[in-house]
Amino acid sequence: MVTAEKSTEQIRRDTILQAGVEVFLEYGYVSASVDEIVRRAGGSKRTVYKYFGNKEELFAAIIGSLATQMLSPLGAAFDGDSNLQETLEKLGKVYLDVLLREDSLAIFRTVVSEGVRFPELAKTFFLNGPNAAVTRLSSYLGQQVKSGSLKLGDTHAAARQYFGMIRSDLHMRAALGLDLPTEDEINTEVNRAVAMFVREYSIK
Amino acid sequence: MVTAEKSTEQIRRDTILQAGVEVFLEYGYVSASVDEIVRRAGGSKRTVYKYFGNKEELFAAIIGSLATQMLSPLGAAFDGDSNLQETLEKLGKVYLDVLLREDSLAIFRTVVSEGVRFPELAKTFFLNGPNAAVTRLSSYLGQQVKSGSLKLGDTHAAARQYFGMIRSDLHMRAALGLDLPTEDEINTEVNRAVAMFVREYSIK
DNA sequence: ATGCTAGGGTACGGGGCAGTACCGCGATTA
DNA sequence: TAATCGCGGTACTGCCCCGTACCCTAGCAT
Repeated sequence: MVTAEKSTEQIRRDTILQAGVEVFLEYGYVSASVDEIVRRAGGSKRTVYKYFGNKEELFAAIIGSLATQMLSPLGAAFDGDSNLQETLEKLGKVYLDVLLREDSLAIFRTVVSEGVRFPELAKTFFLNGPNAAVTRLSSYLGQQVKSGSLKLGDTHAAARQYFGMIRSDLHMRAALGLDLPTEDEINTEVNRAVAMFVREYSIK
Repeated sequence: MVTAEKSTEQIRRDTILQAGVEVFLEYGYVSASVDEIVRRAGGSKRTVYKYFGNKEELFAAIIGSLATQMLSPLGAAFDGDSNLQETLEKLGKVYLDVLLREDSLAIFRTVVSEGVRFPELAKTFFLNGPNAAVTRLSSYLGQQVKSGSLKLGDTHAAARQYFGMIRSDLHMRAALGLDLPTEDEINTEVNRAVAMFVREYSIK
């Protein structure tokens, strides 16, 4: 029978992945134990090792899927009937909301600390995560340039610069576990960045 | 005898600290072993535990001292006889040079991954490290405002914004172990940030 | 109903590490 | 020179964890 219905094997695999997400993000790669994952997922270690081979592969499978789904809410910012300023504002707020969520921070912490040991994984995370936002904005800026409402040479560099301003030190503070900005602080930060960006690049 | 000369105890303590720096930054807190530190420092575990009590305290002592000395080269940027633009450029380059050094990245990775477990340590790192640069620039900007060459309300926010632009995604990429920017890329990034900052806030 | 296979539960082997105990040597002091 | 103290070297204890092996049950096919 060929249907879209998940096989029991797929279900078991997903259950393990979900438990793995929890445990790896809570403890980090080194301190996470496969036994704990099994405890939360149910089943036995045998099954885990059947599906994923070893701890490293399980970890890689988890981070790969997480990075992709993390920044998926960003598409909403490009709704078509907003002007440049509104789009940038919306984009900045959504970006910060996503990046400052506790699970995003946990992914970031884990990938940063294990990036040297798992280079392929760090690359996947960056490309599907933070850099996906840059690519998206860059292409939007390209449209604006063509339509004559923006004047700038390197759209990719401008996009990186924009997100740099947006992150400010908010992301670093949050990643270090120091504090999370309030809604007001986020708005202030975004407005400040948008104002600067628009004044610099828009055609008056 | 009371002199500035280091006692043998002080020397042993420093040797252990130095070896601890190497090992903790190379392996991260969890994977670092006290045995390895002893191997590199010479001496015995007994001595380590006499001076530092346990692994956590040794780690804390190391990170605390590292953060402070990390950004000490920043003072050179404020040499007095440079104008705003030159000062910002110099500051940005020195800041990136420091932040992108392999040992700075190693500290960052370690503190990010252990910040939740050691909140006090993360705070120390941030205040003596990245935030010290912000404070320094903020006070410089305050002078410029008073002397009438700058127009901006919140110098601290502006300083955070400036360093956000400077870091762009260069620091994140490097922290993830992806790539280090070339000298040219750094210059381009800094020049772009300075141009934008000056255009926004300086009095024409 | 009976045989079989996949997977849950658990125990185990090999290895590593934090922190402690012990022995012996070398230096310091009287 | 003799006694003492402190430190280096090392072994040891208790603990944890990865990956594998083994038993046993439950569901499926014949």
